[in-house]
Amino acid sequence: MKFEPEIKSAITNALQKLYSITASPDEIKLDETKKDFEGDVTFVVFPFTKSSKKSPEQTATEIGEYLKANCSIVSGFNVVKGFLNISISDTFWKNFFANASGLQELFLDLKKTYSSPGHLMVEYSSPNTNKPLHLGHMRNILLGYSVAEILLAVGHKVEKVNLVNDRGIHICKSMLAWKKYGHGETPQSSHTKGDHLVGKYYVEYDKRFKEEVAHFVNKGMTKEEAEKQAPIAKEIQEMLLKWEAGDKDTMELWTMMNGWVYEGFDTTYNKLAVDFDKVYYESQTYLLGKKIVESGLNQGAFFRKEDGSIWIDLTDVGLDQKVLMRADGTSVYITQDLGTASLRFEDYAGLQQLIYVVGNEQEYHFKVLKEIFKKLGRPWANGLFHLSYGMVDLPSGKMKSREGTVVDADDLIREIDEEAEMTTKALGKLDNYDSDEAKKLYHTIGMGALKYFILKVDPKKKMLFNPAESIDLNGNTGPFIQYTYARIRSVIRKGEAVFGDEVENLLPVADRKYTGEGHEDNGQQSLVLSLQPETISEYKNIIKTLYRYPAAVKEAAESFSPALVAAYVYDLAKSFNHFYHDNVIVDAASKETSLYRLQIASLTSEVIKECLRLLGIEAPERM
RNA sequence: GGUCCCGUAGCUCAGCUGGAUAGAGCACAAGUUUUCUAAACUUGCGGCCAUUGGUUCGAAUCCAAUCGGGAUCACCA
Repeated sequence: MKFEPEIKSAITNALQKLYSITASPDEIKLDETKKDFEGDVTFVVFPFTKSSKKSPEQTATEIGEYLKANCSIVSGFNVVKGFLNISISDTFWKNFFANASGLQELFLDLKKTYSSPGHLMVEYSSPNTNKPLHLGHMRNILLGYSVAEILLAVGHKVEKVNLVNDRGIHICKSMLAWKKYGHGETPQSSHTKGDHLVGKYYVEYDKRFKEEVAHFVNKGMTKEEAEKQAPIAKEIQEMLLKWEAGDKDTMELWTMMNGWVYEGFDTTYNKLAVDFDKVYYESQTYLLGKKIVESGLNQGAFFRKEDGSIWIDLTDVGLDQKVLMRADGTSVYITQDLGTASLRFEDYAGLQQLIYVVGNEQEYHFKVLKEIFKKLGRPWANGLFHLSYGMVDLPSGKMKSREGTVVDADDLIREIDEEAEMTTKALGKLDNYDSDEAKKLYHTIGMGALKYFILKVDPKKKMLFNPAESIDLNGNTGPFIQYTYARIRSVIRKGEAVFGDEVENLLPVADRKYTGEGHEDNGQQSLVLSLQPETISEYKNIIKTLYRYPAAVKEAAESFSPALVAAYVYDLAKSFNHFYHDNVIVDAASKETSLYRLQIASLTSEVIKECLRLLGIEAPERM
């Protein structure tokens, strides 16, 4: 299945035998041969020329000759300076392809990547219930979902969780504003999506607050003073205390308004086609957080200041002193995170890693969180991992929800769908689709564009989104890859029409159903072994690209980077398009050739489909 | 001020566990369809990899400094 281990061990032997150099196969580094040179893998001999006491060229040549003589999968080599370019035999590639097609469970199903898979939790989305989701959340949600799917694909046990920030001062703001100025408005009465309605009152609060502050400043107060004296700010503090005390009216208001928000969020999550195994609510974990703070205080890990607030001193690990609980006993952000993390490790015994998909602006917070648990001696403290991603910037700069410069998630989804619709209609390939089918397809394409656009960027890096330019549908985009898939499916349908059952028997892969549980085995056997072509030169590029698939997904899993899957599947689509351009598939010179090419097309389509699925993108049958 | 991240083509991004002539897409210019979907394919144009110094056989990649941009250091979340 893999040539690397064999080559590496052969090189190890060569070094030992030729130069008495002892190296372990792990120390041998192989690179993919650059496309300008002949060969498949390259071994750089420079590091070994000191010990070999020969020139780079001579060393490379001698090793190359050893490999050719002693390693059956090496068919040839060439030497450029200290670069030994090794050619892998056609037989290897033919066998690889035959096995990849016939033994999908070893290739398409990557669940056996690790001998002992992990048990991981991925937290993503994590919205506040005071405003609708925006572009920043979308990066979070798409990233979290995709990372979770990738980890699942390589065999880990994964819990996808959401953490709803449903309590705290910020939530009280929209509640207070609605109470004071809302006149009983509801999502039904104003035909507004619930999260948008609540968001409107969050903005309203901020507006009134600023007015009051400005009023006091005009009277000669400093800004800080005015912010403390503003009546509405005092009302907020009172409301939070009432909430924590379980005041009946406050709780009812809170329950009602949060209900509106959840309904709105669910609509958006459905449009994005993401899901969660479990939802945590901070209102249900902050009390546990307080308990942890109190017991930490008793343990002596924390200390109390004169005003009654509780702190931790992290100066010994290079951080600052951090407040863990306010003087009035109400919890702060980190208090509830303490409770939530603890609860999760209680809920899931054996959980090894808790991956927080949270923006890089909170790096400090998560360092503190981890240090606190270390100080408390929690055995799982090192399993906390902050998957820190970069902010989404607009051409005008940072998105600010209070300044109205956010790109709303629902608006964006609608606009992209419309864009996809316009383009699709302009191409006019879907005459026989009814309106429901067509609408579904527009959404599939729109989401393909949006998700790919966001996920192809390295998570760690900040990214720029220009709403005015919308999103491309050509080039390195989701629809490009979806199109490649649709075109392959079209060819396969033609192949089935021409060759009938023979194609169906040839294509066991295409009939496999992907489910969350794994692949169903339909028991069909591949016939491809009897169809091996004389030469595979015209197939080599696509076969080599297919070969990289398991490694690409594994690397994406290890670096938590869907961008690597995106880059891989783009490469694969390009390779296939090249192949498609140069080779007639169904009407080839011989039936055997057609069937072989159909098999290549089929395997490619399956890998594309699976990669897209890992990115949360659907692969349409036509477009 | 302390800590952290970033700086690659006009634009958006790859490449960064050191390796050959730094890659894609968009944009721009030219071409490809009697043949399986042209949302495709081919070709061209475009680069002191922020700057300077160091490490070495070799640096976009590692180290240091400088310049430029961003984040964070809240009894906000």
